[in-house]
Amino acid sequence: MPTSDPAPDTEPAAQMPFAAPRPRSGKVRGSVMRDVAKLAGVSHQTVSRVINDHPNVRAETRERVLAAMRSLNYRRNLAARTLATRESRTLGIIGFETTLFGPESMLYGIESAARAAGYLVSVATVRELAHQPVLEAVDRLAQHDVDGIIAISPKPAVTNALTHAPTGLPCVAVGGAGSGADPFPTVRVDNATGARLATQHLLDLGHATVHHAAGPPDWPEAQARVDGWRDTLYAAGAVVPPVTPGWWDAAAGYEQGRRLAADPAVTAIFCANDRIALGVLRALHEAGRRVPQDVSVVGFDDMPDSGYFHPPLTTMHQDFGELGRRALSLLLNHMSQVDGNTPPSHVLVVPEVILRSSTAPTR
Amino acid sequence: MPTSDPAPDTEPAAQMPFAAPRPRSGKVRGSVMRDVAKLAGVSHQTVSRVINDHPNVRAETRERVLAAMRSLNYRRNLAARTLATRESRTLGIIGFETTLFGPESMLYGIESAARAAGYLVSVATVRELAHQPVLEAVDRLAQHDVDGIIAISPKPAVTNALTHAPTGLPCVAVGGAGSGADPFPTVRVDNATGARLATQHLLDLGHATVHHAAGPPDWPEAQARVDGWRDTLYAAGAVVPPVTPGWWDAAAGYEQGRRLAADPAVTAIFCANDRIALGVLRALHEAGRRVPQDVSVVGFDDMPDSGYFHPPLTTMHQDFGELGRRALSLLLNHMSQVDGNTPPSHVLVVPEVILRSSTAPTR
DNA sequence: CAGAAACTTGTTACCGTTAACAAACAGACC
DNA sequence: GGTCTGTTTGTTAACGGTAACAAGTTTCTG
Repeated sequence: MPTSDPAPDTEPAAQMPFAAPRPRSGKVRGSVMRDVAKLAGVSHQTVSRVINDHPNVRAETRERVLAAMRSLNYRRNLAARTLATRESRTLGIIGFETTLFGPESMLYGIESAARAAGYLVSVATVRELAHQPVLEAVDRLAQHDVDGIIAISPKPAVTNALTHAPTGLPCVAVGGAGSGADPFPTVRVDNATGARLATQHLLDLGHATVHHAAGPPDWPEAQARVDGWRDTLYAAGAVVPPVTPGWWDAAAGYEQGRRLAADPAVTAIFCANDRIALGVLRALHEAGRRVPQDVSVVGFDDMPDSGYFHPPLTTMHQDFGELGRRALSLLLNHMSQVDGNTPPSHVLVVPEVILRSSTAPTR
Repeated sequence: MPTSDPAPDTEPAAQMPFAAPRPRSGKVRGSVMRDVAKLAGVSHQTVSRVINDHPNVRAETRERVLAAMRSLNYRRNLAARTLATRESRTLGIIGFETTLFGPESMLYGIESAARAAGYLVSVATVRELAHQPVLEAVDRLAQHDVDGIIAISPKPAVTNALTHAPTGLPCVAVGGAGSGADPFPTVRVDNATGARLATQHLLDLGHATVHHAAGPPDWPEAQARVDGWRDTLYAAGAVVPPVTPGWWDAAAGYEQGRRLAADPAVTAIFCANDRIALGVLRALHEAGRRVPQDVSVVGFDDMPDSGYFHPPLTTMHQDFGELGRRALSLLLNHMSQVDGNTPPSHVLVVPEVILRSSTAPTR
């Protein structure tokens, strides 16, 4: 539709020695702000104002600019914007390079919330949750001008590295377990309480004590679950069986399960996560111990398919997507506070028991 | 360490009306190229040359510049580089917003390979694998100047949208199933062959025919598995049982399993993935059908824990991480070809049978 | 040893956007 | 009517790099 006559190009016609505006390297170029401005008969700054919703633009002018933008299919160049504003509208996620269920679910929660807030997320995974690799990941993200960082399910080494990172980027940690006095905001699952609930559930069913199939001892989450379990047993005056170090997967659970299945005194097992529980169930079955008739088993995480284990698993539910979303909101909040000295918020989410068929009263 | 005397600042001392170099908004600024140049006593262009490994820099000069960079802890600003070169060294991943095992494993494969190649990856997930959401995702990635895009496990709607995206970004697709004549490179699993191998394995064990617990019919991967299964039965002259639509999780598998368990003629089931198999196993067990004595079950994917199912699952192995790596290498290759008209490469990976305990000969 | 070729280095323009300032124009008030 | 605010718009200068060209050095030739 014809709007108004485009203003004449006000640039000086002749340039320096070399004149022709030769194209730079490769790639098709879309239209830029200047093109829109020319078509709408305004200055590029006015176009910028329209894009950024500045209040002082006449309604009629705004319409004209918007029309021009549409007709040219204009898209603002974020690199230029980033350069000018030092704000990239990109967030960095530091994750652990493996296929653990929790971290991945969080990623999606974070991403969709970030999208809603107008941010893109970039991921930097580390092969090992140690100081040096994390510093490198932060560095990589910082070079790409991320506005903030979320560290997923970190061990202390990670939060340490984050605090000491040279870049002054806002960070939040989600998952893991912490002192409660971390220098930046955290969103955490109350693993100790979760473990307490699980253990108490088993005690309430009449079991004399509860054994534990633990996760990796150097993961705070695993350690907190051990602590909660042990505390509950102490409080109940029950015997505290020994714990052996494990890992997060079914293979490790199977190893632990074989050990436990061999001991006829074992009637209840609290597993550090559902995958471990799967391995434990397998070992119990192979040993001829029936679940839940002979042994009760509780997991942790409530993975999507744990209701279809053999038998369906009683477990502690965690909403990882929700954790991710809350972490993001904390980060955005943190970012908007212009380096105020407000103390970091700490969100703690308590998991809940999901009763299924892997637990039963003792006879 | 003292190197050489810094050259005098060659800039004109007096500027226009306002003089003082007032700082812009927020955030701490690191040193920039000019600072390094001044400290090393060279021009900023020379610093640029050093960073970009240009050959024509005197060794002594290079050393001086590198020392200056180190002492200032210099980090190049990628936004500025992107603006000047139109190359961001960032790749975009389009994924499906859910917790499917395959896609996530691919993400890690891609990310680590991308890191090695000097790229950062940004993810854009879509809630639904349809035309419009995918276009939006592409748009978001394009705005952030990604250099290329990998679409994970797409349905035809995705590849279609990708082909019609207005941006001329290089794309590759990984996963899914395609015509073999897609307009861009693909890395795919040979689902049909995998299904054939699985089905043949069951036929070879003496089963009269093989039933199928299918995935979602609008996913090409699921469809290809149906096709491979059906073809094998035809070729063997076996009866082809009906197929009902499903989904990728254990709940859907359970539904299908209940139907199949009720039919005494069913002695062998090929499941579209391991999670479905888990549900099927559950349903069979509840119906009192023993696996593998009464019914043999085969899965697809070889998820990390499927060896601990009840019983350990015979399944088709896929290396998702490897798929991701190969997709990345295809993308980089594609990007380096200056819009040549070379036909797109298509990689096809054949999954292999992993024998475990869920299959047995008929008696 | 002169001239050419190759190697180094510096200068200037430009990538596309936002920030800061200035100017033009309107309405309000005395 | 003139000054005084406030709104709207334009002009110029960054932001921090790379590209293109020019110019000054060497080093190689014959």
